[in-house]
Amino acid sequence: MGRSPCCEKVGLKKGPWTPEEDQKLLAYIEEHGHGSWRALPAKAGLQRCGKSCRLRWTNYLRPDIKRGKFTMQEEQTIIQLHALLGNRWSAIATHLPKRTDNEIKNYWNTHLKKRLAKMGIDPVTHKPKCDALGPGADGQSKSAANLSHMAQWESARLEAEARLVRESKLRTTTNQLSPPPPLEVLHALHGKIDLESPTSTLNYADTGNSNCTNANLVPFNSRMCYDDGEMKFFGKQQEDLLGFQIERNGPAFCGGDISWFAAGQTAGFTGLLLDSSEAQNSSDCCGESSNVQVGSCEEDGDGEENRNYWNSILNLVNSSPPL
DNA sequence: AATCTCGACAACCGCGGTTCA
DNA sequence: GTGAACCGCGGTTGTCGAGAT
Repeated sequence: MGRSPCCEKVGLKKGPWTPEEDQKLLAYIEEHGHGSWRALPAKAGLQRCGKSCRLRWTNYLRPDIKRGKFTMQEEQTIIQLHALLGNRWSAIATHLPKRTDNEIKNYWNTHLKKRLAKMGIDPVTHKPKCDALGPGADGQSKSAANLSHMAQWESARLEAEARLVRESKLRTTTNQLSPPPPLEVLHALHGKIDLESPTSTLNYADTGNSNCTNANLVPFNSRMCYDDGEMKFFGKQQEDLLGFQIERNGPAFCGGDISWFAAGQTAGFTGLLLDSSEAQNSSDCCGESSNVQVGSCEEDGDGEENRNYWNSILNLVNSSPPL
């Protein structure tokens, strides 16, 4: 089935918007709302296609947009969420009030990605590039796989949350019922939803640890499992190693290995990014050696910093996006 | 002063998902 | 159930200004 073009291209203006065009678009939307974007340009007297108008509105003219330099807090949020979600800019944008996905994407591509690369950190995996080298890389690549696993799981969870919120809002408008908070909704639905990870055979634990202990990540015996707002680790060894529990108010979670986590492999990158002196240390330690222990780049098992880092990510993810 | 290079950001393009007749 | 229209998203390109040569 062929798709028709979004608009008739002939005679339509392209390129940068003029102040007059902005004014027309603003005035029209303020008075009538945008309605159908396709029909808007003609009604507003603009020689633009609807798509162009929508983009201009959502990325620039909308009154609830904050412009200007990103704060350190915002940078930190972006980096952390990107580590978790990848290039899902719209999902990231839901956690940065008043910032558009386009703006975040541009900022990532022009600033943060380069800064990571400069420090020897792969901006895709958020891991030191030296991970790919040498005999020590094996365990770290497994760790990367588990980070990816976690990220995918969290990603799926975020999508489910967003969907449930949307559905709840829909029900609210039709039934005049207050929607439950998204995480509570998820709790309520645990028994119904199979939230199996998209890439593994790990099962979502709805009643506790039992499923987690049956998980089948052969090379690793350390498991983490969220349940009733608490992250639990399976294996005394790992608990001893970590020496803390992650604070969390969220749905039960089970899956993923944590040895990478305990090693501090990803922890502290944000701090490095935000502190150039630390960045130097990082690139040094990831330079020539092929047997780098990534944990040594940071704080050699400083559980406190790991905890803070991951708590901040999990808190970000758990906070309800401003839908 | 002219030209070149690069960074920053706005805007466009094409694809996929959703909605609706 | 089907296909067209619509919308949102992510990747890419275009434009502009600042600094370097």
